[in-house]
Amino acid sequence: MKVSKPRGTRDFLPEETARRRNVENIMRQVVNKWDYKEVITPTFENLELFTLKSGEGVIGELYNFSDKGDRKMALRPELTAPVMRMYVNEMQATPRPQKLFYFENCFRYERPQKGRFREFWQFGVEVIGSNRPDADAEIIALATTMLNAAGIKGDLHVGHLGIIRHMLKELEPDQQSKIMRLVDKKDDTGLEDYFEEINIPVELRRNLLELICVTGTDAIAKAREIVGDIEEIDKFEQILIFLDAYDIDYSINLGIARGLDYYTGMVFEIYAEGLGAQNQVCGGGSYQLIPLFGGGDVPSTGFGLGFDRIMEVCEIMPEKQKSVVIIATDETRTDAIKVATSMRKELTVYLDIMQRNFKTQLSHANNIGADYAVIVGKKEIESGKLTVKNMEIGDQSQLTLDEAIELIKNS
RNA sequence: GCCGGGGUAGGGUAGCGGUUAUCCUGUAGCCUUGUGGAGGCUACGAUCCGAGUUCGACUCUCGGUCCCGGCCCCA
Repeated sequence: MKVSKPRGTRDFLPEETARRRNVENIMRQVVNKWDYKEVITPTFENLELFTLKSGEGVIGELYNFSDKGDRKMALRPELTAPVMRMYVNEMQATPRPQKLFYFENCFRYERPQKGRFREFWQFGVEVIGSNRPDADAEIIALATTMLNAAGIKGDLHVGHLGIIRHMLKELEPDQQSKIMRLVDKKDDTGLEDYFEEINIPVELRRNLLELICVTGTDAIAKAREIVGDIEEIDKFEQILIFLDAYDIDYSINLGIARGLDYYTGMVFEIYAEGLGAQNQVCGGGSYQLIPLFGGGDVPSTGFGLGFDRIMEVCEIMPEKQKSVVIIATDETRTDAIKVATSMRKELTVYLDIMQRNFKTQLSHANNIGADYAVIVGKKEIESGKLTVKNMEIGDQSQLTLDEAIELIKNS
């Protein structure tokens, strides 16, 4: 092979492309029904957008470059930051909330493995301008509905950072961040070591360790026991009540921390089986990024779906459309073009462009799995009736153009 | 960044220090340009790249690269 594709990228052949588009369309139908509006942002952005959000450390995992004007750029590694940037740049005066979605490719300079590529697709949703439980619940419900529509059985875990943040509010901000990161990693020994290091009170220490293990149906009650009656728990409970109304199964998991500072409250993750180490197909939560990009105090909530991982476990196959091949002879090629043009108003029509002989055209029609062959030969032109052959059964009949279209459409 | 397994025609494969490199499949054409699926014939087509060892390397060694799986990371 002379030129290979770049590491971590993929070619999608026609069959796989059709599968992907089909599932994409299924998910688009869902977001359309929920009245979310699609947006498109640039494939590359100023590098600063991503370092502001995720720190200088991300540069190691970005496709970044300097352009010819010596500006520092990066291919987008995700779309939340670009969408928030877009909001700050040109949507701040729009009615709230904004319910937006996107489906785009993203780029990360990482080691490829199962379910992880250097170019990958994210289907994401962001609600901008509401911090109500209603918004959080809608986001989770939408994510779940989209996955269900794609035939994915996911395991939904919901948590709330407000509760753990409330417990930590007396600590220094950087101490809070550090603890959140350790919780996110489920690094219990690291956590204990750190508690020791910064010497936090024994009671807080015990409560924290207890809280991050809270799961199950009585999680809310247990959390109240540990932290007391606080507004964050009320909010979380309200989200769960709404989720019940949406009839959604979930597990409560207060150990989800999503170790990044801009997450503010509800957080959730959805896992699917059959994906090996990279089994998370969806992650989201409420967050606050707009001030970071120079906008006002506008809360947001959203999620991203890992489309490639979804495709890996999705078994939905696109419906095959009836395919029609026009068979012509050398003297009727121009007539064949006219017939094809007429039929294409209603059907998908394949026309020979190899000047194959009659027999080989039919053979080729068979090869490409045609459902019908429409013969446009001298006899047909003279009689004004086409010969329509059912390639599966092998029978054929003489029909007018309109009759032929009807027959094939209704088959 | 780390660990392991791999790389032979478009796809799937066999093999071996010296072979015309195996087989299946595919594609194109032909077996009267008015009837496909079978069959026959012909053509196309490969040892990932580089260095080393050797009289001789697809085969052994080293480096690179890419693929697969795992760790780390995961916005």
